Amino acid sequence: MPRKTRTDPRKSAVQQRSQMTVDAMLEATARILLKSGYDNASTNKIAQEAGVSIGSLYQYFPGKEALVAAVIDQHMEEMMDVARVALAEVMPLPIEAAVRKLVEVIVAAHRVNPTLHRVLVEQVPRTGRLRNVEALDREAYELVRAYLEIHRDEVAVKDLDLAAFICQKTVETLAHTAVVNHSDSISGKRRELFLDEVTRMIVGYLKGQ
Amino acid sequence: MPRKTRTDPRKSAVQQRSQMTVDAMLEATARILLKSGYDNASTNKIAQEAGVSIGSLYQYFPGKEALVAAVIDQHMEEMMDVARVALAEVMPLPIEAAVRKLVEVIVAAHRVNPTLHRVLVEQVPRTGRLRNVEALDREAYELVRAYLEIHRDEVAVKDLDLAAFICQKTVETLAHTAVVNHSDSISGKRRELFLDEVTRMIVGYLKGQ
Amino acid sequence: MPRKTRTDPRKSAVQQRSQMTVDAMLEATARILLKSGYDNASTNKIAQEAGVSIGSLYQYFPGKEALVAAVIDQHMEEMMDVARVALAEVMPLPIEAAVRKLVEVIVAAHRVNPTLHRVLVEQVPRTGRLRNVEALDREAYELVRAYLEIHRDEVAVKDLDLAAFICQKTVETLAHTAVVNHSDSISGKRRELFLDEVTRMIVGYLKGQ
Amino acid sequence: MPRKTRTDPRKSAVQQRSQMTVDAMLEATARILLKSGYDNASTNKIAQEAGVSIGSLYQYFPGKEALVAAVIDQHMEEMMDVARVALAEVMPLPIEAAVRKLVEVIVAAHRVNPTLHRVLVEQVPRTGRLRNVEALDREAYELVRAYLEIHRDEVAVKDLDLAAFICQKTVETLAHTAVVNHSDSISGKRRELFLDEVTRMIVGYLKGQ
DNA sequence: CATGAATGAGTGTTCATTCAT
DNA sequence: GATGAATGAACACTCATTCAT
Repeated sequence: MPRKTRTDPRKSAVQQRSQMTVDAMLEATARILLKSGYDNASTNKIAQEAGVSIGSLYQYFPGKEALVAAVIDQHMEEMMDVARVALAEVMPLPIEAAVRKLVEVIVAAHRVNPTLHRVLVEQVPRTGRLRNVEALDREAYELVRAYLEIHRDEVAVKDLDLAAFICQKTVETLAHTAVVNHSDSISGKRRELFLDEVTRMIVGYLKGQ
Repeated sequence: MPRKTRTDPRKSAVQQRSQMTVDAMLEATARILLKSGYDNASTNKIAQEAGVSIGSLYQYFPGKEALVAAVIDQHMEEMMDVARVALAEVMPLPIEAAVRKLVEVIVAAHRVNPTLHRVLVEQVPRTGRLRNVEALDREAYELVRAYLEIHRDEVAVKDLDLAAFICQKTVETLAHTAVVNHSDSISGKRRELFLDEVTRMIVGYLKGQ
Repeated sequence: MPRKTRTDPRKSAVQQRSQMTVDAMLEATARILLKSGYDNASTNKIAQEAGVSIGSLYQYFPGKEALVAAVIDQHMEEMMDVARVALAEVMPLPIEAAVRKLVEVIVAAHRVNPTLHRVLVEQVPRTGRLRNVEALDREAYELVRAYLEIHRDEVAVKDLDLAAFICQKTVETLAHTAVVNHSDSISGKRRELFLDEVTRMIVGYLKGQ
Repeated sequence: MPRKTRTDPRKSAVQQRSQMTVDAMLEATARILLKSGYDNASTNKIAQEAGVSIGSLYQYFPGKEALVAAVIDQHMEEMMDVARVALAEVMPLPIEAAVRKLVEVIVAAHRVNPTLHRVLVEQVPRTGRLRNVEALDREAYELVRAYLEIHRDEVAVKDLDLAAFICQKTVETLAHTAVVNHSDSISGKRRELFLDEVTRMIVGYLKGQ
């Protein structure tokens, strides 16, 4: 069993100088993560990359996990910023429009920083605080579930939990893999096709032919 | 000069012993992986768990990566063993039957050793030799692609590459997440429902309503 | 040019504030010493405990050693304050009375702050400035030596140096250990017994039966 | 509060090579302790002094405390080796002879390695396993207590616990301080004088003039 | 071949101390 | 003066890997 390590930031940087330092460290963490992967990322490397002494790093973060956790939180926040507005707008829309919009938005959210997203998802062990990579999934699931509840009469599926799970997971994965591993094949007109197809599949599923 | 006696049995005995050692080490690796996660797994721990000296371990494997890679290969092989026959049978079947069969088989394959599968997918960094976790995906994709080629006339989709990607990725993810994270919710009759729904979605997609 | 006004009060106010700061730091040092021991006591902890910035701390003390040395000096001073008067009174007294008084006084001095005394004696390395823990012993030795010189005719011992050493060290140790490690066993009537016995032993020694 | 650290040796060195390594490390620890004191002794320094890699050190000892604890144990054992025989012989002897013998033996035990003894007593914080520096005291106390019990009729003291405490602590301290801090003043004929005086004091005390 | 003692580069982490604000 | 962010030397400790036995 992996031992529990502190992952909460140690002190919140209120002063200007501090904030810059913290930012530098988070950017450095992301950069190192991309360059060397999670395993080879060390606090010393990160500090050096940030142009900051190792002592300073430990004044703000208790270790590697905490840094990565902060990067994850920040990244998730950025993805959510892209999606949040659209998600609210979607609620009243009929299925076709709603699904289309959602698919678009989820793909867009994955475009924020695909390489970082990839490293985060592929390399960071889902343990302790690092579980937060999955927070997005849970939020999205709840949202889809809520939508289905509202539009219960328009859908042919009985088990809303199951349907929400299937829809959320499917769209999320397809968006992720498409953006992260096949970014070339969903650029230009192929992009439209991809969106069309995914939308069609989900809509077809929900409406029952 | 010693007379030429049959020595093959002896050699074979040695080989047999080696094989046992190797197996012990692979099992130990899997066990440690489950117990401590990838990061905290060390060659010394593995050797001890296997009841083998660290020196012996290095006689068979050049390091941790190699051990984990071997475990991955073995695990993938086991999953494939479950699926292989079914996959051959599926080729001539019409869409409905084929998809249903495939979904069943992929779920079954994920049931082989879900906890190990989970650790392998979630904790092992996809780098170098460790990329092999994705080998299954690639194989499955090729298979789906081949099926669609054969049944081109029965499907409504134009871009077979895209369709194969969507189908494979969707089924794989749903099977994985269902087995690994929601094993309770796909047991008993809910299992049938899950299979039905996924099948319906894919079939609907492929046939175009 | 500004006219010459009385500024002493102001300066004195400043000095007063400084003195409070210094006191706060010394008290904090003692508190941390008790709480965490010498090794785990750090200047940062002490500054925080004192409610003072680390920068300020270094304005008054060059480091941990200096702080602890100051605490030692202060503590020794307090112990001496308890003993000093009695020690002067003792000089003209005959052996029985003198020894009895001295034993009482030394025990009393150890009661000033036994826990701090214990930490100081047990945990602070006797090196450099920190040697001062032994200052008390030296002072006490000189005193005993002087007493014996004066009362040379009443004592049966020849080697006054040796006798002074034996008496001082014995009483000091017994008082220390009794107060610090067996405080319970020298409370109430047992206290009287302890004082009696020690006195009897020393007196018997000095008078030679 | 000082945190608890492991102090038990990690594996007992049975093989010859190992035993040499362990010995080298213990000797190095003692040497470093003498040279730099407890605080400045670091595992790295010790390893280097022992001509051993830091990794080897940690294969046998979990840290500095454990090393020092082992040195203490060893040193105590050596002191006990000097004393043990004499201690047994002493039991049946009458007071004068017994006390004289004991004082001699305790002084002799302190002569085993006075400088190491000094560092151990003065510098090593009495915490956790390191408390063992006091083990000797406890053993000695029990012994004296037992002797007094047996010779109850010959002694004038009532409270045997108290008497045992006073005798043990007094002799121990005088022996320690004499050997460690005044080794010059108890060499040659002054040595005899010292033994005589201490013996006389204790005997006088026990017999009540 | 097996063994496990030995290695040491590398990582995590602390803390006395400085110095710009 | 006071502050506390920043520093970095030093220390604790692990673990992949080698090699004499």
